[in-house]
Amino acid sequence: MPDVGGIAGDRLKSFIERIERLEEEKRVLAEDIKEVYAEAKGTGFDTKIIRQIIRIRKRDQDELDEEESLLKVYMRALGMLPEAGPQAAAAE
Amino acid sequence: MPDVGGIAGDRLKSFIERIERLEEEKRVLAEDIKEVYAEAKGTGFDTKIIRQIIRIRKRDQDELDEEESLLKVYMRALGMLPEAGPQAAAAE
Amino acid sequence: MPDVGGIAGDRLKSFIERIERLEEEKRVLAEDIKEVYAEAKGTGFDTKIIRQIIRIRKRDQDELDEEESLLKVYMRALGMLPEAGPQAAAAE
Amino acid sequence: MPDVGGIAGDRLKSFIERIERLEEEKRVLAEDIKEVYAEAKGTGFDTKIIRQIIRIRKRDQDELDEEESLLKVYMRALGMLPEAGPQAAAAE
DNA sequence: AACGTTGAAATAGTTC
DNA sequence: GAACTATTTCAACGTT
Repeated sequence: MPDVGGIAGDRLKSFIERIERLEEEKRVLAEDIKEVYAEAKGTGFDTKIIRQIIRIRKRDQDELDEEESLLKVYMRALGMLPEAGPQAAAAE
Repeated sequence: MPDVGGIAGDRLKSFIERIERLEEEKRVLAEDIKEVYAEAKGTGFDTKIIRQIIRIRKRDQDELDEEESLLKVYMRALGMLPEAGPQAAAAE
Repeated sequence: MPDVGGIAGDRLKSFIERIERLEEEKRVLAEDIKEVYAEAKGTGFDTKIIRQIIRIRKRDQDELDEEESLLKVYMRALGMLPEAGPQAAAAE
Repeated sequence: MPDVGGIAGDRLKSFIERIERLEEEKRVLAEDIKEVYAEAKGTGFDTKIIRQIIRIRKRDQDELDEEESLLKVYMRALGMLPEAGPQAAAAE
C-alpha cells in the first residue's frame, strides 16, 4: 500500500500520465479512422458495408493465423521447423 | 454506386487499407496501455482505482470545457451557480 | 430568453425534474429487463439468441405495420375507409 | 439445452413476452421524455442546454457516490485532494 | 431529407 | 464462469 505524499505518489503519477498519454494517442487514431470513414462516405461508399468488410477481413485473418499455427504444428512434427520456442513451452 | 472491378474498387481498397492500418496502430496502443497497467499492478497498485482516477481526471477536464455562457445562465437560474459575478465591470 | 432567478428558473426547474423523474423510471425498467435476461440465462437459455429473437419479432412487427398502412391505402382507394386524416393532407 | 415444443418453449415464450412488455413501457417513457423536451422548447428553452444540465446533475450525483476510501488515498497521493482531515478525531 | 452528432444497447474482452 | 469494463455498433435526434 503506497504511503501518501511520498515516493509512491510520484510513481502513481508517472503511471497515470503514461496511460493518459497513450490514451490520447489512441483517441487521435480513433478520430483519424472516423475521418477516413467520413471521406469514404463523401465518395459515395456505404460505411456500414465497409465496416462489415473490415470485420470479415479481420476474421479471415484470425482464421488464417489459426491455420498458420496448426500448419506450424504439422511442420514441426515433420522436422521442417525448429522445436517450439520457449514461450510456448512456458505456457504449457 | 461504384462500378465493380473499375477504379472504384481501387478506391474502396485504399479506404479499407487505410482504416486497417490505423486500427492496427490503435490495437498496439491498447496493448501498451495494458502493459502499463500490468506494470503498475506489479508494483502493488490497484488498477481498478487507477482506472477510476483516470476517469475522474478526464471528467474534470470535460468540466473545464463547459464554458458556454447559456449553460451558465441556465445553471444560475437553477441556483447551481452563484449570481453572475462582475468579472469585467469593476464595481457594478 | 429566461430571466435569471425569476419565474423562468422555476419553469426550467420543473421541466428538468419532470425529465429526471421519467429517466429514473426508464432506468428502473432497463434494470428489470436485465434481470429477466439474467433469470433466463440462469435457466439455461442463451441470452444472445433471445435478443436476436426479440429483434426479429420487432422487425416483423414493423413490417406488419408498414403492410398495414399500405393496406389502408388500398382500402381507402376502394372507399372502404374514410379519406386520409387532415394530418396527412397538411403534410402535403 | 431446451427441448423444442415442450415446456421449455413455454418458458422461453414467457421470458420473451416479459421483456417485450418492459421494453414497450420503456419506449413509452422515452416518448414522454421527448414530449417534455418539446414542451420546454415551445416555451423558449434551449433543449440542448437542458440536456447538458441534466448530464451535469447526474454527474454530480455520481461524484457523491465516489466515497471509496482507497480511491481517496490514491487521490490524496496525487494531490487531487487535501490531506486527510481529522473527521472523527477531534483535534488530531 | 440527409447529415452529423449524441446517447443507448450489445458484444467482446479481461479479471477474479 | 461470472461480473465488470471497454469498445463498438446501432438508432434517434436535431439541424441545415
